[in-house]
Amino acid sequence: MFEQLFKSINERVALTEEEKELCKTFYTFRRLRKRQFLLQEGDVCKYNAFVEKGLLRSYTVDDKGNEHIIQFAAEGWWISDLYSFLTGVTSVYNIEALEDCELLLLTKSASDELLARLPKFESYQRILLQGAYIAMQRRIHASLNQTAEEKYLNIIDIYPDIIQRVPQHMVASYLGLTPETLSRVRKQLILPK
Amino acid sequence: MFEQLFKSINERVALTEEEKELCKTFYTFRRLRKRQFLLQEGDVCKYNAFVEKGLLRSYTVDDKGNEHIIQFAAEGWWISDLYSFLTGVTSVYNIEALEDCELLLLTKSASDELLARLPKFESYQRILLQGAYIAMQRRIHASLNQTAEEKYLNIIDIYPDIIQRVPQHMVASYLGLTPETLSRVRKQLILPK
DNA sequence: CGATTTTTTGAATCATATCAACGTACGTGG
DNA sequence: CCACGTACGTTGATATGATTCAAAAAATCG
Repeated sequence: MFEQLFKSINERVALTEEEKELCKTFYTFRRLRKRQFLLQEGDVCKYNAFVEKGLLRSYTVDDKGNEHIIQFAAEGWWISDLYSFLTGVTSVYNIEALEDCELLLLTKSASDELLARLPKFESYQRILLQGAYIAMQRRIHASLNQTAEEKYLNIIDIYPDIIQRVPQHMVASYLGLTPETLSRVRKQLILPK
Repeated sequence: MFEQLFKSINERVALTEEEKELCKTFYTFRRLRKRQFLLQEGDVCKYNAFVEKGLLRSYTVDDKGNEHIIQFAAEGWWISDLYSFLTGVTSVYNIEALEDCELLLLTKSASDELLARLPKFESYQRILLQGAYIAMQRRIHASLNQTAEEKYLNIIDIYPDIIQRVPQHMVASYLGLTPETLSRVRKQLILPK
């Protein structure tokens, strides 16, 4: 039930058995069926969620009704609307299970207390955020400067697993392309040669 | 010489006078003249830099010779190539002073020691990174889903100060637009009505 | 000042979006 | 287990926003 989490933590900081036990007490376990929501637009994001099993997405819906996917999260990833979670302001994001999920949830108060009680958790979070920040910077660079084809090749390269598990139009949404454009890009990539 | 830094830290964690004194010992001061570089493509990013005064940009140059601005950093901001800084891998970024600058530099070893000696610095870094991550997420959302005009209106709103201090073509580069497009967008925004 | 850099303008072109239609796959209840 | 309805993916025709290339105007700097 905590395998993925301690794997994730262990890759970054070393916890004693005692610390692991302490750590466990702050989480609540939750199952989510495919299509269920962890967060809906207009609600406050109550949880920072760690994915033990399954796959989720966070997305917004614009005024024309189009969905824009911000993030996917599979096993070993965290997902939340960090801004809403930290400030208590209502969220503009939705977080939805794309597969049946097993999650470990941290409320804001649990998170604060864990940070206070376990300095290594603070390190863990900082290191996670560093990685997330670096990944984000790359994604921005890609989204600003790459063609549709380059973006697609790029995501295949970085998240080959995600593309396998997600409908194509969601990959398109994540890349900021229309489903039609992605379909044509793929066609071009297969035919030539 | 440390005003901006302690202002930045103080907004996030509370340091005692003692801790402040300890903190100071880890930084080195550096002046940079306009057009000088803190980091050049191909070098390893040796410093995480805090801006006490002045303005810098980080950018890449693509194969066609076009510059793509990743980040601006003015007073109170940090700038580096975090990936290169943390891993020691050579950087693909350039960091250049756009104005005469006064910087506080942290080497990797100084940073590691400061994190180890001063737990509050770890908190400070985590909180900074949270904010940076949230800002990045918004920027991605904007870059994927907004028109040229919306992007420009957006940046005026968020960083009004930066646009005043930076040539227009660099704003265009930051937004992922050509200088010509930004010029036309601005024209459209002034004339109508 | 003159020289360089920056911004603007125009015309042609290109990549991607949009709209609409069709085929296919999927899973859900009868 | 089949049939039906909904999701999803593909394809074509057209529209559009942004880029590219070229050159002139304006601003900035030494």
